[in-house]
Amino acid sequence: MKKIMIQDMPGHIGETVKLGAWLANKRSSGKIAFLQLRDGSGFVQGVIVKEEVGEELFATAKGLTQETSMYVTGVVKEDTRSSFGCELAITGIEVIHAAVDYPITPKEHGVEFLMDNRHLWLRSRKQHAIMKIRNEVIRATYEFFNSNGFVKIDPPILTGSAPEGTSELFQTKYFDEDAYLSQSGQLYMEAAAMALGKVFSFGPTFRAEKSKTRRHLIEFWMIEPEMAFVEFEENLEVQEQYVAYIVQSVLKNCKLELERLGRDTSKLENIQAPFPRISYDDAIKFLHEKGFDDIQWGDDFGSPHETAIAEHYDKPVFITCYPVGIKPFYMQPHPERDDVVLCADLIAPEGYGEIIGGSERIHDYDLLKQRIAEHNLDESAYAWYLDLRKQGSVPHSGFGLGLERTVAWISGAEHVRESIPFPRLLNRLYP
RNA sequence: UCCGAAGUAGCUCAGUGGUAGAGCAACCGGCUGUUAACCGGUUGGUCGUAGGUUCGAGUCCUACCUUCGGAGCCA
Repeated sequence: MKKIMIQDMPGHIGETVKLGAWLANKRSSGKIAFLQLRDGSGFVQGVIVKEEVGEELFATAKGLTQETSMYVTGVVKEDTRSSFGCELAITGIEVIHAAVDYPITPKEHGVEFLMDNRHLWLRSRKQHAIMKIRNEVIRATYEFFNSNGFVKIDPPILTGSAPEGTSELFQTKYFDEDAYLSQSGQLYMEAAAMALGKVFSFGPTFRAEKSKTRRHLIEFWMIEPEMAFVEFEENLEVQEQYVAYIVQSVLKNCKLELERLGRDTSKLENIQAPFPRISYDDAIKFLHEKGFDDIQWGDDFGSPHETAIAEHYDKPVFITCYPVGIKPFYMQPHPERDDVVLCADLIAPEGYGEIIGGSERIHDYDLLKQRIAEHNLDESAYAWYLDLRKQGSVPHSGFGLGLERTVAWISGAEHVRESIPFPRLLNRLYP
C-alpha cells in the first residue's frame, strides 16, 4: 500500500492509501466519526463508519485524543462537501502515540498562552498557513533575484564594528574582543556588489531596541539587495517589481492558505508595479492638510503619520527624499538639493508600516569621509568601507526588506510574532 | 522608558462588600454527514504576590510582579 502525503491525495482518488497523520480535531456520533487529520502538508477529513469497520476500530477512533499520532489507511474519495475536494474513508488506524492533554483546544486562547505554547501553536491551521506563505515569499524572493541576474551573498552575522552606534546592538565576546550581532549586512553587500554587480542577501538581523508594537521583533529576517551602476529611480523600480512579484506568487501558489486566513485577496491582486511615490516635502504638506500639527519639516514620521499617508493609497507607497539630518551617513545627496538625500521608504497598505528602507549610496570618497566625521563615527572601523570608494567606485543603490512585516501584511496577520516560527520579543526568549 | 488596559478552574471569561460561577477542554453516557458539531452528567479554585481597611474582601486602599495594546525607535 502506498504511503502518501495529504497534499497529494487529489491525485489518488479511488485508491487505498496510507497516511502518517496527527488528529487535529474530531467529531462523532454513535455510528459515524469524523477525524480531522493533518500531516504537515495539509488537512483532510477522515470518515469512519461503525457499520463498515466494526465495533473495535470504531471504538478506537472515538477514543482518539487531540494530536495523537497515527498511521491511517483508507480509500481516497472525491467529496464536494470538503473544501479540499476529497476525504479519506478510513479502514484502519494504527496509533503511534496517544497525546495527553493537548493544551491548544479548538476554542479561543490568549496571546500569552499561545506564545508559551508556540512549539505546539505552529500546528494550528492559521499558523500553518502563515508559515506556508512565509516559505512562498522566500521561494519567490530567490526566484525573482536569481532570474534577474542577482547573486546570493551571505554577509557575516558577527561584526566587530558598530555601524550606527552600539545602543541597539547585541554585544557578545569574540575571544578577547567585543563583537556585535549584525543589524544589517548592507555595508558588506556594497563590497559584494562591486565584485558581482547585483547581489542579494537573506539572513537574520538583531536589534536590541525596546520596541513593543505589532511591527517589531528583536530578531528578524531581512532581504538586502545591492546593485552597482543602479541609481535612485532604478532602485525603486526593482523594489516595486520585487514586491509585486512576491505578492502575486503568494496569490498564485497559496490560494488555500489565504482562504484559510480569511485574507481579502482583492487587495492583494491590486499590488502591481508601479507603486505611487510621494516626496517627503509633499508628505509633510499632506499631513498638515490632514490636520497633523505635531510634525515639522525635518522631523521623522511617527507611526500615525505613516499610517495616514499609507491609507491614502491602495498600494504600497514610496516616501522619497528625506531630510539629510534624519537619515544614516551613507546616503547619496539629492543632485539639486543638499538638504535631502536619495532615499525611499516603502510603506505597506493596511497599517503594516514600513517594509522597505533603501537609498542610493554615496560613492564619492571625500563626501563619505566627511559624513562619517559629521556623524561622529570612528573612521578606522570604516576603513575598508571607505576603501571601496578608492578602487573604481561607481554609483550604486540597495534596500532592505523586512520579511516578517511583509509576510504579516500579505497574510493579514495582526502581529509580526505570527509571521516567524519562534519570535524573539522584548520579554520573550522562550520557547 | 512613557501612556492606557488586564491578571478568578487546564483555556476563554462573568462575578462592584455577604456561601466561587458559565462555556470549552478532560472523563462517563447519548446521537448516521459533522465541520469551533450537538444533548445529558461528572471532575476541576490559596480569585497574580505582599500588606492594609472592614464583623466580613474576588470586589475597597497601597506597593510590587506579570501580560496585553499603544507611543518613541525602526524593517
